[in-house]
Amino acid sequence: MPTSNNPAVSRSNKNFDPKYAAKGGPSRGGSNNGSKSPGHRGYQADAGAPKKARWNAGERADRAAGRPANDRPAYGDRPARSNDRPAYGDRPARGNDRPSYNNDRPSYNGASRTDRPTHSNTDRPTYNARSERPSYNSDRPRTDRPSYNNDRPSYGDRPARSNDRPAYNKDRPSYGDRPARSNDRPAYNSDRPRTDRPAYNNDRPSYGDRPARSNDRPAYNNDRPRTDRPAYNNDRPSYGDRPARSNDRPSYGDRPARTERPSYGDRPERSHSDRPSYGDRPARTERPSYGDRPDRAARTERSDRPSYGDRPDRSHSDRSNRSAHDDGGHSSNFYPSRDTKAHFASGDDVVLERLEAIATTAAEVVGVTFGDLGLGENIVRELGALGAASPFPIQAATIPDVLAGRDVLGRGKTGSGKTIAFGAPLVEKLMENNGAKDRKMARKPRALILAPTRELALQIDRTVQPIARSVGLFTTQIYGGVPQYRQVSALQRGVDIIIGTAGRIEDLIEQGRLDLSEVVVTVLDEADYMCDLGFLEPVQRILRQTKKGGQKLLFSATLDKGVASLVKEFLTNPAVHEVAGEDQASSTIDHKVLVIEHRDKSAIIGQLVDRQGKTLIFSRTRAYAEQLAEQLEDAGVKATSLHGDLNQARRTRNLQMLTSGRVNVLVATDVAARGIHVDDIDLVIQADAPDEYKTYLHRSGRTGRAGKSGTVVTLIPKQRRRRMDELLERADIEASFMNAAPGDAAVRELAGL
DNA sequence: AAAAAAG
Repeated sequence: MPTSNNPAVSRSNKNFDPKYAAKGGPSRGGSNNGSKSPGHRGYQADAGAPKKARWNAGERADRAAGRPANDRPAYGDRPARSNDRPAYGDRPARGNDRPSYNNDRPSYNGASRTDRPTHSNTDRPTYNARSERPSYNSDRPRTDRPSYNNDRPSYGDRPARSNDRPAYNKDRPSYGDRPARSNDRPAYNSDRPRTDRPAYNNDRPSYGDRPARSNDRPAYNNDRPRTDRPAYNNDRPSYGDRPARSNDRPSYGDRPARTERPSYGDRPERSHSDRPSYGDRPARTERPSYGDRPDRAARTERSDRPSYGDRPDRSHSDRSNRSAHDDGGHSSNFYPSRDTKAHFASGDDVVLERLEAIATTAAEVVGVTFGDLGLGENIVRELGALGAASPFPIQAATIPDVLAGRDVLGRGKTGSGKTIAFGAPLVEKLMENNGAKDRKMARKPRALILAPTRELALQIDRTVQPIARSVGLFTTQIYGGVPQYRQVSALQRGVDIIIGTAGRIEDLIEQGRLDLSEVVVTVLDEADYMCDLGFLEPVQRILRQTKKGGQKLLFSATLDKGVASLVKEFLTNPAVHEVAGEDQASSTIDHKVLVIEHRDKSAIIGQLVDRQGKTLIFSRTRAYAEQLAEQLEDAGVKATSLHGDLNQARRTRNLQMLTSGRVNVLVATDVAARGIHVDDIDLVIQADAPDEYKTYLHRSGRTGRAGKSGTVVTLIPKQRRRRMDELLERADIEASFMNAAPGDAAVRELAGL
């Protein structure tokens, strides 16, 4: 095979092996493999088949032996296909595609495409030959898929599917089942569409479309099962992790709703409790310049500012108008914000350098509804379903401006409603510009949401996707660590909103598979982080790809002037919002610093985690995170790790292990510092002290959520004490320092929490 | 040092 093929093969193998091996390798062995991706499909039919056995020569041989009658029945379906094929008249198109396939499958091609009918009968021997295909399959995914993607466009129907699936995959546990589909799909589809999807549909309004798909798939399946899906399987193995997802989903309700929402209900409180720390930020980050800020009183003044003063009113008065209009339909004309715009324009005194912001308090938004803010009925309903009954301060502050088309800088702690603050109005705007009805295949994405980590991108999608679906728009995730074909095929089918990380997005752009030229709204979540060295340039390159004059929204819990360079190049007269922070005094987080001997570190950590609640441990390096997790496990503590040395499947799974409670301890690098939502983490241990106060704030923000109490313990050697003092001061956090050694009462007491 | 594309 060409070298290109080989690599491809190796990839696929990698995808499969690690996962399978890692997961159930020993216990389930081949069955796992089979069960996961190829397994489902072939698995049931083949039963004994280990992995892709079907395609494997071994299985083939078995089948060939027994099959004549047995397996083929399954294939018997194919005969049916032959019957169907007339219908496949459509395939010609495929045939077109396949040529490429053919390239891969010399023997297969000749027989299958033209002859297949006969194939089913006579050729199967060839099929046996296929048994050899195993390699074939492995090859294809890589070579063909690209072509597939190309083909899919033709799959007019699929577009929807692809769109859905991405989402499905992520969200839906059941998705895990699909792998099976690919194998079985012919039959499988018939079954599933009805059984599984209905459920899906139930969950997802927008999926109402799928039913059609299910119809289509049968045919579709016939063709693809062999070519494409195997590939799918390949990918999914990784999705094999999804099962974990499934875990998440249960949690699903949790994620968006639980983490954020609980907080939502609580929010006012949270904002108080959580913000204390964040509330401080503004001051912290900007302190120098913010020298002004300290005057929150000044903020009050700001609130008095003409422009701002108007807002609250707007929301009330204008909104009532809007809502009336909105009921009939959405149009940008409603936005009073335009009036607002004028006001803002006059209020250009907002100095970007200082990131002076309009502070919104919980009290200001009492009684305001999402509808008042200008969001449409469907979106409001979906938000309600998500648990966001009424807007939080950050949402009330930014939604009108986003709808008005302004560039926005928003400072709000993750979990404080930030995602909805940009996600909901973004969807609303896209809908205004181009209704769902006008959805066309292969349309270019019109919105982009960039996140610093894959986990965060996934989390954002979990919130934004349902909102988008509620109005018929589609989202897809574009991030690395997973096979790209599925992402590419989704793009080709056409999506409206892309949520992802910089690397893969740039990769796909370079490959010519992603075109951001129609992106009119771009969101940078954790924007300050995205401006860190190493992130800034990719982000700039990506932003330059988006439509000129497009709207830019920058959000972060620690938004500071670090984003100045982006603001200068890409934003025009941005509105800057933040939520008035409560004092630390109202924080529910207890900060402690243990001054220890370096050699005692692991022993002390071992004693600290010997407790009931969930503990998140931060380490500076991947290696130490891994080592510490292993060490704890050896000591009998259920622990796992999360860092960039793990493949995406493991990352996802390990995080879920903490979410689901299968482990109580997660040792992570700063990949988990931002945006990760796990309920009930009541202890955060910083095995290595952070270098930056913002890191401290983000790490500690993983606990003390929803008004619950939390403790942050930072371990430092005594020579670091001074630095730690300065960092805490910068973060405006008061912590208690104490010397500690293994077995100390203080340590036992902390564990007793 | 970590993260983000693979590898």
